[in-house]
Amino acid sequence: MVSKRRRPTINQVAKEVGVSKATVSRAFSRADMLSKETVERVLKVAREIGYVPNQAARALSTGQHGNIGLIVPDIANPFIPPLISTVQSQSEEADYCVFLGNSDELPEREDRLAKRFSGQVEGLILVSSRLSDDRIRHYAAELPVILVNRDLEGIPRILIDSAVGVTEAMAHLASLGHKHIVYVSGPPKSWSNTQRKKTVKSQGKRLNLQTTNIAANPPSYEAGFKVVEKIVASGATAAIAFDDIIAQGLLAGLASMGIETPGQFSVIGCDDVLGAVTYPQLTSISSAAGEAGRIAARTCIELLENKAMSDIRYVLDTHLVIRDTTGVFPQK
Amino acid sequence: MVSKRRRPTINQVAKEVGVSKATVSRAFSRADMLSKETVERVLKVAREIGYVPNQAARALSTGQHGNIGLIVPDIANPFIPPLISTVQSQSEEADYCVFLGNSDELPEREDRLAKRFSGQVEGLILVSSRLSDDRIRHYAAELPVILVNRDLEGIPRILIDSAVGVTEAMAHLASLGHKHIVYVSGPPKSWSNTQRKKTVKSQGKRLNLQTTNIAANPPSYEAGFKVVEKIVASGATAAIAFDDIIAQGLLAGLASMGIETPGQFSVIGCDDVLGAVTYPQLTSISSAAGEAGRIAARTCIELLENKAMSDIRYVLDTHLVIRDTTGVFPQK
DNA sequence: ATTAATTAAGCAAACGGTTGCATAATGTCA
DNA sequence: TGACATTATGCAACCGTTTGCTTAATTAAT
Repeated sequence: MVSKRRRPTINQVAKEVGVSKATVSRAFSRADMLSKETVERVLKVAREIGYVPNQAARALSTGQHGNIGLIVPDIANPFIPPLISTVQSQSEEADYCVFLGNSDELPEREDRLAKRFSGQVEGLILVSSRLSDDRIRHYAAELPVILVNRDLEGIPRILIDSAVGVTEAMAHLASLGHKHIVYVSGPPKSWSNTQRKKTVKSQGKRLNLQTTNIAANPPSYEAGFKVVEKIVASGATAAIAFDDIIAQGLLAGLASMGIETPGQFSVIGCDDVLGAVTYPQLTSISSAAGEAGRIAARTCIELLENKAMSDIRYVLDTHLVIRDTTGVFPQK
Repeated sequence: MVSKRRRPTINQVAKEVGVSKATVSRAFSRADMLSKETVERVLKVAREIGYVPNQAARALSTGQHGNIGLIVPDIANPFIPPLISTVQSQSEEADYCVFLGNSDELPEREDRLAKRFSGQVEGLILVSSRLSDDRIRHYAAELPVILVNRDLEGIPRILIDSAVGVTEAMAHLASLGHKHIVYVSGPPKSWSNTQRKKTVKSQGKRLNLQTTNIAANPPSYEAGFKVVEKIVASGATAAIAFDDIIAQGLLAGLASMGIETPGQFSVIGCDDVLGAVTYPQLTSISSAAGEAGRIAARTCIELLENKAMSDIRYVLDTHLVIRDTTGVFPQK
């Protein structure tokens, strides 16, 4: 049986110290209003009897919960954990706790989570939100909402701009002699995907290369594996995948067809989350997800602190990290 | 500027419907006490004016917050996300929100998180806790605590038992002809690591194989890479790594020394988190982290619901998944 | 020495729900 | 038809803080 041992309350501390509960309260939140000695006495007793301010009561009274909500589409996607991690540590520094939600890419689920969270958090960070513009604005009217990889005017947003990285990747492939490049696309509604696809196309035009778009749906290792046949049939000699997981699928698929990487075919991933912990090391477009998380959390906290809300739009650059899965074509 | 638009309260709904706030309250939490029509009228008005019960007030009144806390040592470790994911979805089903904390393997940080969480959650799930026995018991006295991969008597715990998987791995290597096997160990304080190390040793003895223990510290890809030299120098022909990331480091290190896998050296990982999304596919010991999360969450919720607390100790088996990084030695 | 300003602490009313007890209305049974 | 359950609702205390307003005590200014 769990003993229903109640936590000590502010009243007990007050009685023990011989002051009013207002004084105890202030010893914790407005110490500057009290004399040094009083604060010390209160804190000492509080420590002794194990008093910890009741968050719920505080939240009820102040309307502040000291939490921030973070909703991501898929924790299992290696792009996400570094982001969670930095949001977490930034929040902790500012003494906020993080509510985590996983939407599994389902808009309804994301909506449910947002609804549930909105009552107990100061701010909401939505990563690659699949919510409609309307719903996002609905929540943004209630509390600060920060978007990562979703571009919605008027809502603070952090965008990881693949354009630079993809441009570098295309140039890299062109310099290696490739003439036909496939973009293996991911979630159709994703802002990142759209942007990468567009950039591949435009850069192909500029560099005078043929480009083809082939979808890996749903975006996964298996989908990457399966789609290889189609890619090879297209006559392309290199591929840029929506993310590193699909890229790994491509590598496996190519190997299963007896096609060597990078000898006969080059592969570039996106996000650079697997590249450095995998062998052979994947050439990939680095996404600075951690950085995005850091900025999202900081923006959120700043917004909470000075309540000023301006139209914020951070754009983070990406860069190509060349490793071992891209090579010269045709092979000499 | 954020408009300080207050959410509608129970009183507004009550006034609008023409009932007491007690009735509104019951319409949401104890609908069975009211007549069907009353409940309907209340809910209708509530929906219209956008009333949502205030969690903080509810928590203050009932002492129930509707949250459960989850503290993990390192989100970036691929073993963790599937676990988070299942905890999350199980909790959601029972209408709990998840507080996530990342301790970065630091006991002090874990303690801070636990302290902060304990006031706003019903239950706490600690994964691979680095906390002292005392601290854990301290929290367990305040609220239900569930341990994953930590074996502490009297506290409900879910253990992923590597013994079976490691035993299978040793047998597999023995059958391939290997005579000297290295265990590449991870965090020294980790229960899992200790267990794996012990099993390698005992199985080595049983199968009449030489075994050596070499530490990769801190456990990482780089550490795995670096340690290869020592491993090769030991004369071993196969290695079992503490986790898949170290295993990948080993693969890279071996390749850099011109040693072929699995031709000249075999590698087995643990946790099986990278094996299936990586090429070449890693032979690994599957850990069922998701399953552990599911059981942890369910146990926690059950504990909360019927308050009965018995000494629970779940043990989950692991199994070897043979893929492409283990082979016959000596090569024919 | 008197008045004004400053500082430290207390009083009591919120904050928005829940819930034990009381009450009124309806139904049941002998 | 009176006594007794049963059902649906209201009343009001309580949960543990915060905070605007007061008061008392001390210091500064004239």
